[in-house]
Amino acid sequence: MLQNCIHEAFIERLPLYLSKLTTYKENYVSSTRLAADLSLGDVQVRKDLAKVSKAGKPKVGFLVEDLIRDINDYMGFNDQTKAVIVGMGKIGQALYLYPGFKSFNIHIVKAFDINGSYENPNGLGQYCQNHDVHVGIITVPKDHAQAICDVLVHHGVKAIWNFAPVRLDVPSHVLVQNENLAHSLSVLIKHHNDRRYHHGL
Amino acid sequence: MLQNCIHEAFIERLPLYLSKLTTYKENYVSSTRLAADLSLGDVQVRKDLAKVSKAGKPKVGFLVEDLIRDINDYMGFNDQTKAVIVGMGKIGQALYLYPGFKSFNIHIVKAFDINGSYENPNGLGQYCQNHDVHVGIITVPKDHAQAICDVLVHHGVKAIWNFAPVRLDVPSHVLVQNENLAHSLSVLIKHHNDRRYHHGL
DNA sequence: TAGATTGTTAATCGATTAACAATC
DNA sequence: TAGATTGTTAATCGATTAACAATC
Repeated sequence: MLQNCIHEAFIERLPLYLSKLTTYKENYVSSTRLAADLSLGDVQVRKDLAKVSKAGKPKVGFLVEDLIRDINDYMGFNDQTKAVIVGMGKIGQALYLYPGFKSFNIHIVKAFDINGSYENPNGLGQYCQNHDVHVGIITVPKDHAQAICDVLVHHGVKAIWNFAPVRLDVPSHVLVQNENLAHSLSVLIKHHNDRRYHHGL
Repeated sequence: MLQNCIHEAFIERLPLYLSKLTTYKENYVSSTRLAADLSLGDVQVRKDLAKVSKAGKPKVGFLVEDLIRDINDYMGFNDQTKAVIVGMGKIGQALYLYPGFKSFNIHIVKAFDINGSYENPNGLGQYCQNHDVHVGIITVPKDHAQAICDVLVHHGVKAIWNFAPVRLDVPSHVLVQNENLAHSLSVLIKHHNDRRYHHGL
């Protein structure tokens, strides 16, 4: 659920393409192949690729390295993105240690928490300002989320990835992506329940 | 990205309504109010509620407790859902300890890992079968994900929440919800990049 | 009653899919 | 050439929004 932003479905498939493309050893890949590997429609894949890259070659497909380069260009992953994370509970630690961000050139430059060996949150705003950090990850308990958010926004952060189960109040120039893991799982379970009923169990 | 399933957008808003509704102290709430609190359109909220609940009262709104009950009914959250989790790294631990599942009547009944004080994965299949567990959460390293998935599927698991960055191969009666945190953040950053460009920074 | 809120019908919008022509 | 794959146009589908009538 992304606040303050228009939802464009195809953008969410680009990281998917990117991840899959890096696994190919061949020089060329057809849209049919890529589609099958991702359980998507081949026309959809072709349309998506047409939006961000040059034409493929009939009978051959697309040059893998060109696609990777063009998707990275389009998404803006050539420039490194710096992010800070606040709240080093289990989720915070998991994200901080997660190696998967690297492939999108995302770097979590500093971790803040009142406990442990992390940076003290008192220095959060100053740090973001001094280091031109525009992305913040909020993994604090929900009662502290708005306060942390305010600090981030006040010191130049423009995009917030929020794991706290609260709706953050932000000015319209700030993007908030709410990540609610319980909601995600509950939706999966709903679909699962529907099938059980359907198949008469 | 949910495999083997039709995507119905409004279902993803129901947990959102549910979470918000439980925070109201008043007996009644208007769709306008609920919409505003969630940054949604009021007509959209009314349409969604009409699909799962009885009519509201003009000038008054909807009875909060009825809405909560009806959404829970519709989603199937009255019956407890049992789940197992496999792979107790940081993400696994975070999910295992996360209190937010309780409100959807989701219970992670057992945690498996080769290390630590968790259940040995050798017993995973047997456990699922004996305890009628139909939901599995995969948080193992990506090289082990398919093997774990196979065990789950072979022993009756019908819905899999997959945090490993691989596409799992499953029969068509099994639902797979792929959760790729790096992809989520990368999409947020793309939108953020678009705005920077737009505003000329 | 007047007014706030509801539910519904029609219009719009966007995304996906189907059909097909173009190309190497 | 024949055939695989491409790109595009038109049709379909579904979701959202706008307009408005109904209700307490």
